[in-house]
Amino acid sequence: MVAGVSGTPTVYDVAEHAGVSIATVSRVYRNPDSVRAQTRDRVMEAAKQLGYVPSGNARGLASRSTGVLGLCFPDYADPDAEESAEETEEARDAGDEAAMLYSDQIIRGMERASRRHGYALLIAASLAGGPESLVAKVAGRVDGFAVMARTVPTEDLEPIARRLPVVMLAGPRELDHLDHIEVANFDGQRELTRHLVEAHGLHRLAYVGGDPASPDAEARFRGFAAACREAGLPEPAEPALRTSLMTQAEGRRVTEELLDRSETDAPRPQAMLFANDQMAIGALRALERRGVRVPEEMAVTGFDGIPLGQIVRPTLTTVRQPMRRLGEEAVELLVRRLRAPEVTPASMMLPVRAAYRSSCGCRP
Amino acid sequence: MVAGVSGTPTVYDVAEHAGVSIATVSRVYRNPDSVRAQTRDRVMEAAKQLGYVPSGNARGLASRSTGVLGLCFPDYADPDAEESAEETEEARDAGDEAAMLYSDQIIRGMERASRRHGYALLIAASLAGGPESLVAKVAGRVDGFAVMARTVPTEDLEPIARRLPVVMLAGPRELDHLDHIEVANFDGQRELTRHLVEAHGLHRLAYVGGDPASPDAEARFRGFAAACREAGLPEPAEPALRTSLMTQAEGRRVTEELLDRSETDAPRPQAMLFANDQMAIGALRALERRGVRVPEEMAVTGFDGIPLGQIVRPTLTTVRQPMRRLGEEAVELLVRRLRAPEVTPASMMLPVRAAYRSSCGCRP
DNA sequence: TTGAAAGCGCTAACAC
DNA sequence: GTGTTAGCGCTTTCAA
Repeated sequence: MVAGVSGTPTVYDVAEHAGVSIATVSRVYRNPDSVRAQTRDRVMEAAKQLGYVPSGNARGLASRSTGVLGLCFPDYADPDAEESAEETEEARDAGDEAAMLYSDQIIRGMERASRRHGYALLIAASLAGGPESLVAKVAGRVDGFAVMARTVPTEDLEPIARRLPVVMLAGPRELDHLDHIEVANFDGQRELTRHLVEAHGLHRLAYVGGDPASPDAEARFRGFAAACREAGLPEPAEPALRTSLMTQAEGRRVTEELLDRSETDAPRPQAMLFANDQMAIGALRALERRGVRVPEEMAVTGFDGIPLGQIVRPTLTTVRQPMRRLGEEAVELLVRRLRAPEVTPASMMLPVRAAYRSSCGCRP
Repeated sequence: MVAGVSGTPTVYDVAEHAGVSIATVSRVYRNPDSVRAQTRDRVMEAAKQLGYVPSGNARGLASRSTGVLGLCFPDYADPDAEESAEETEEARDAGDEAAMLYSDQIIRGMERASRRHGYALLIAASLAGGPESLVAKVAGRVDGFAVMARTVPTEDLEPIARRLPVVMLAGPRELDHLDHIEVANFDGQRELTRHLVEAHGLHRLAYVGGDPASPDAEARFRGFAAACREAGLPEPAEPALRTSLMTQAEGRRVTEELLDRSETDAPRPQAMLFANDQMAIGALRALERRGVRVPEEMAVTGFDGIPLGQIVRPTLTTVRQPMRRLGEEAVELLVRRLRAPEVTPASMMLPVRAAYRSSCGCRP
């Protein structure tokens, strides 16, 4: 093959052009100091002239590593869905901010940490399976990757996790040889509940949970229940209400349901604690429409700390998940395991912190 | 090599296990229909048992394509910087929201569009050069990629752009064989300026620009100047003030400078138009501290539409850049060029829209 | 429909 | 310090 004639230049072209062997070209790129300066310059010059760019694939294949870490996250928006032309930009933004829930923050955290360790980041949102499933695609191109809970079927993950480092984020470990990182759902909800009781003197509390199959939502409820017990209040065995989707719409719906019920039945609760921010924000809207003042007549709290919580009025009291940190720690675990594949699987629990804002009465 | 004995299973292992040739295994993954159902099932079964995952590197090398698109974006935060333990979480968040300026939105846009076309997305923030520069790393692992303006030296980009599709985002084309997408900076600033004049009757306007080397900032200024001329106001040849970093701190600084100057000199302007939101938000803080009411005594506008603009009080009037769309269009251009490498370079200009909020007097 | 064999462009031993 | 030589794990003609 004559240098410069073919499509993209390779090490061979550069080597020929510079009058060295391909091994030397390779060295210049991998470990410049192992080559005499003069030789190195010749190679670099040739590479520049030819427009040579090393093939990541070839390097990866030969060296069995890619220099890339990965993330599989849930498909937060159907990319095929046509956006309704009727919603205003503002409204669309608000919705997006909410949807942006976790993923963006985690991506940012992982990107930063990856960069610090010299890795690039490959991201892909979950899609339905098949032999060419998402995970397989990601797994084949990275040195290790993180998976957000419930994005990938365990059976797809299992064979892959045997071959390269995988860390499970924000969920149960699923496979016992995985590293995994959780967030202190129990502690956070417990602290928030205690605050309502101790700082605001509330004692008729209604918890709105999610799908019983969601470990996060359940852990939060248990935190709530524990705080109730500790405060000498009746300890509920089940959330007062549940929604399965945990959306704003559902939050609004259950709130109206509760208000209707209270008019006839028992006294209305003094506070509603939601298993996530989205529902809580839906509730805020429902309460406003029904003329129930927040927080005077009803305190409202969420969980997650999504940006929208700071924009709504009243601003939402919540528990903030350290999502960026989750991403950063994920990378640290991956890097650690890459260096020492045999270390026993780690399990981290990241602390959370409550943000007391207007909807509980902490700010005007 | 005996199947199952070595580290990670390969096509050879699967083939042996299933009693077929490696070509057949390959076919099952690339084009299942070209293999008899019965054979296919045997292969799939073997693959599953062995925990076989195709190597993306090997596939890429053999097929000369990766199924991955890339993005190079500016390093929005130094990953090595220790976060000051003193700033509160709220403050840190606000800062982050601001910093999140473009990149996150573009990433989201690209991720969505990539997914729609069956690609994954590789992201990497810019880092200093060397033979192993960021671009080279990305370029070697993707089928095509987008570059945000001024993240990559033109000379690094040139050889790469000869070999694979590159689209330049939010900046001048730099290399004339690149596709590129810009945002209507001129139009947006012109519309916003006209609004201040026509809807609010303001006519003493001060424009705060950025680095003269920033094409965006300059185009915005020209839009401002054009609107002035069209309104019969004096047309400035230069911004009243400039900052080079365009940060909140700088916005605050120039605002105080202007207030100090006005006390002695000429009458104070009725409006300050900033070349970006960050500076405008800094200005809001400075004005508040100096007791200048916004918008009554001074209208303030930004440019970009960052989320923080909706959180600050008064909310910030601005021009919103369609960042997510930018990312989506970037992918469309890349995919198009991948399919037809010879089409002439495209140049898009995305429309923007002004968001009239409190800081110009449009909302209470 | 399936198999055999030749690379894809690089890295990594090992020689010199 | 530099060159030689095997592969890395797949895709892809070309035959059968």
